[in-house]
Amino acid sequence: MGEAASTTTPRERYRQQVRSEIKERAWEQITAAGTSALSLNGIARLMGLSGAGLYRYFTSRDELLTELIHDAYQSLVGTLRTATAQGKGDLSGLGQTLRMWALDDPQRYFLVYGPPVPGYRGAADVAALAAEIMDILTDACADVPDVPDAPVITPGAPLEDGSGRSVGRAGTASAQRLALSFRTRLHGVLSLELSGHLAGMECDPALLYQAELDLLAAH
Amino acid sequence: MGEAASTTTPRERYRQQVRSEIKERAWEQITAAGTSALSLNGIARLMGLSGAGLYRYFTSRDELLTELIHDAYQSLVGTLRTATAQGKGDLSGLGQTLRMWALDDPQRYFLVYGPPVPGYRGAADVAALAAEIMDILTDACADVPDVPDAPVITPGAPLEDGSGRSVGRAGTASAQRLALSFRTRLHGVLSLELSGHLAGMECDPALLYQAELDLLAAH
DNA sequence: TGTACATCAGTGAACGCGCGTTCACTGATGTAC
DNA sequence: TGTACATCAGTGAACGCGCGTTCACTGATGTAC
Repeated sequence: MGEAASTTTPRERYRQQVRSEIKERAWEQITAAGTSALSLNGIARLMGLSGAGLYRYFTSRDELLTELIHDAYQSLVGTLRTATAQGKGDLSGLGQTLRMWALDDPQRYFLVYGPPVPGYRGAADVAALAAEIMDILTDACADVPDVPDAPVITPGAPLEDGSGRSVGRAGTASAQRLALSFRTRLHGVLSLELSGHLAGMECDPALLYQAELDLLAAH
Repeated sequence: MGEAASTTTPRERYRQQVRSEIKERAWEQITAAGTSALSLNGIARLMGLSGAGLYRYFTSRDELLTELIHDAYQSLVGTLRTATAQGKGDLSGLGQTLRMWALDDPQRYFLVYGPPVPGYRGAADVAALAAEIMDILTDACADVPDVPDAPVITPGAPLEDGSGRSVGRAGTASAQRLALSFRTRLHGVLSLELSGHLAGMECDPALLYQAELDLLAAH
């Protein structure tokens, strides 16, 4: 049993350590100059390795990028889950949490909600995480009265996440509708702010965001 | 007078012709694979020229890109102005016009409202065009009653566009406030749709967009 | 109308760069007896 | 405890590619007398 219990041999531990340092450097590159600046050779240089050495850890640049995107999604899901667990699971709390998370690393936000990364096609993996985010939001909208709205949402089949848990299609149609507006409206303010498109104007992005959020939270 | 009247010598006309073909090819590249795919050598290849030949027409890749961004802004301004002139200058009409324009060339939309292009710093030129767009929207919001809102907008100095016309800071505070929501909310739906982030969900982007637009148009 | 000259579009070769990726290898770390 | 072997991290050189950009040039188009 001693063997099965500690699956992590020293070598395996080292391996994971290097893998995560590679990812850290990768994030530095992305944060500094966007996704297109992600370069295996550049990372190797930063780490004092030869470029070829990285191929022990990632089979290709695409694999690394895919994993980064996956991590970005998981970070957001985790952050929203934590906020919910801390009693900030209402729309107002989630809205503020989302903004903090986005400002913390704008490029990471765009990796999740920005224009598609050229060449990258999302795994089913990521679709489940995206659906999970919507579920969290929909839960926060649970107390909205269920008045059948305009037919914006049409029912569809639920997804399954990695552990076989059913995901997506939670809550009433009205709750889903509100969650959707939550996402699009806040994304509108946030993405324009992060892109610098509100900078030229005489408006305070934080106040604008809060105003939109208040309106949503009032049902 | 015969000389001053026709400024366009045949050579000059040819020159403009080639310049605009270069831009056309550039748009093809951007449409197909995003801004990062823009390549002078690639354009030359498409046109059957040598790469060096393009330097007769643009001094650098950056100059070409700058001009494309400028053109994108001008296209949007022109489209909105035309809609206004055709009696579709209300919020509902402008909203639909905006969506058509965006769907017509998503990459062009992202050049205007997307994440900043790496390496590119916007000219003052473009700031004036951006302000002009806001003016058009604010005009469409002129009939909203002027109830001083939350202090989202703080007054600032107006800009000047190329011809010295004053631009920006039109309309009442309430009108500006509404125009701002128009921009952020519709951008929220539109950019998520264009990025494919609504594709996995069971919602119709067109209906969602229309629903948000209707809400705005109702003041 | 013809000749001499200037302008300018476009070429082809080259420079230096950085990229992703492969491959044969060295040397250290771990494992089995 | 020591020896023989397997595993695996990392190296260095190389491949082929495409990029932006420069430069000396050829040849056609336009201009001036």
